[in-house]
Amino acid sequence: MPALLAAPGAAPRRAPVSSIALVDGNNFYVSCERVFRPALAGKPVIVLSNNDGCAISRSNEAKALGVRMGQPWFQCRALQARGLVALSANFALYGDLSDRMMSIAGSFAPRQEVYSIDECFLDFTGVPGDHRAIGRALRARLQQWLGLPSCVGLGPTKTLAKLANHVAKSAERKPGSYPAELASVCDLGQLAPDALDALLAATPVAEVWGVGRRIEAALQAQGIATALDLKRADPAALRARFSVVLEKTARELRGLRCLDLDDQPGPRQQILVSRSFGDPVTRLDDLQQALSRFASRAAEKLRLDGQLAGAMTVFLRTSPFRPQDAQHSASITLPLPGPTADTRKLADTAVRGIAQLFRPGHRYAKAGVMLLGLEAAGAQGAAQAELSLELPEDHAGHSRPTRDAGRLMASMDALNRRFGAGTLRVAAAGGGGHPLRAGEAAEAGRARWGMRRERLTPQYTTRWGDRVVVRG
DNA sequence: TCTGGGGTCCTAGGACCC
DNA sequence: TCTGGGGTCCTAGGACCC
Repeated sequence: MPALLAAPGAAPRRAPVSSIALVDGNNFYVSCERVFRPALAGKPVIVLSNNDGCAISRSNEAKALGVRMGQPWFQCRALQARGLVALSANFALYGDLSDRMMSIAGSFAPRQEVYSIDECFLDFTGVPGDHRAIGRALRARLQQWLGLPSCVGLGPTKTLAKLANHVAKSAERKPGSYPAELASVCDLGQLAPDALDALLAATPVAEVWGVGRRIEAALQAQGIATALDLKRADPAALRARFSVVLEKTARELRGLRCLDLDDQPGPRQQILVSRSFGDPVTRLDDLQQALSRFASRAAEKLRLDGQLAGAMTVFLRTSPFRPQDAQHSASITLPLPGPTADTRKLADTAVRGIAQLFRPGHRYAKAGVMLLGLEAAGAQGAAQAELSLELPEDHAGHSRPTRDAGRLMASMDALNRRFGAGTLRVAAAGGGGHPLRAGEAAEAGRARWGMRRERLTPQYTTRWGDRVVVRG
């Protein structure tokens, strides 16, 4: 590869063109676990998805052992003999560390878009100084203040910043993949044009943000194999053959800004709560308990956002990984009785919906609820929101619109925050009904439809009893 | 035995209207 | 003989992301 950095003095020094940064935590969930368990440093560690289903975060050492992203745990379990440590996902911990990370990163730039739990874009447009140096300082602070490793990619567009981050990570983890001076913090805006193209030519098109498996295959079939090929492809042809999304991606690779930084995200458009079951579920009453809980959780999120839902989709499916089982996958969308955030109405709708979908004789693996038609509770004034929380009919058959319903929901949220999710819940939401049978789930102390989480670490930063105690 | 969860955006196609 | 056309809205499904 040719010399990548423009020779000093080769061009008049001007304001750097690169002005967008992507900050990304390295192996984020594993790194969060290591903050509180330093003994895990240098060891192959993975974090498992809900249900201890598959690997969703891997330390570099685990990657070196051959654990793939998304690989089922039962397929890599044998690697424990070679030192692999697997932990159940602890999202309360990751969410809290994420908040701290975003707060620190946001202090480095006038505009920030929090893109995911471990990533944010920063807009350095108009910020004087060497943006790469700022990136290094930010990276050092995340390491020092939080103990979290990260990489920073810089470029004139979001797509190039993402690519720069990929380069920074690869160069750091796999020496030789890219020039060493691009490791950890990489600014594509400081490369000479031909050097940038050489780097793009060395990058498979699948690494470009927005190019997934399907599109990669289709691009390959047309001879577009590298990021450089995509950059040089005809935008109009890309739009015709694929979509406006890919056209924008190609233009962004050319340095043309098509994607804005979204530092003021609008309200959510949907709320999804779904789970795979620890064991296959065959009974309607189990499904109804589960769906009632999912709807309750969705209602909490809804209220947290200050929103009301207009409709609910309920779905369930058997396991596609068990072709020997009878397969059934179905969904139904039900209107809600007016925009509402009332747990009881949502739970009731979910329970009715699942009853319509349920077919005896199937081993259900997963189910969920989705809330749609979301609107701000304040859109028509607080009074409307209160009304939408009206109590169900009383014994005399009268509907009783009242402020009490709103207070009830608020109290429920407060109690569940304080004493743990599910402490207070509606009657159909599990716990009642038939007794648990003796069996795996019962022994594990969970409902038959409950999750497996056998390797959970403490909620060090969000639960008082789990805090770290330092002995003097 | 054992395969996650939560989002967004775009497009195609149908319903409906004038 | 000859059976419109364009716009909007909604939904389902597919692609992507982390």
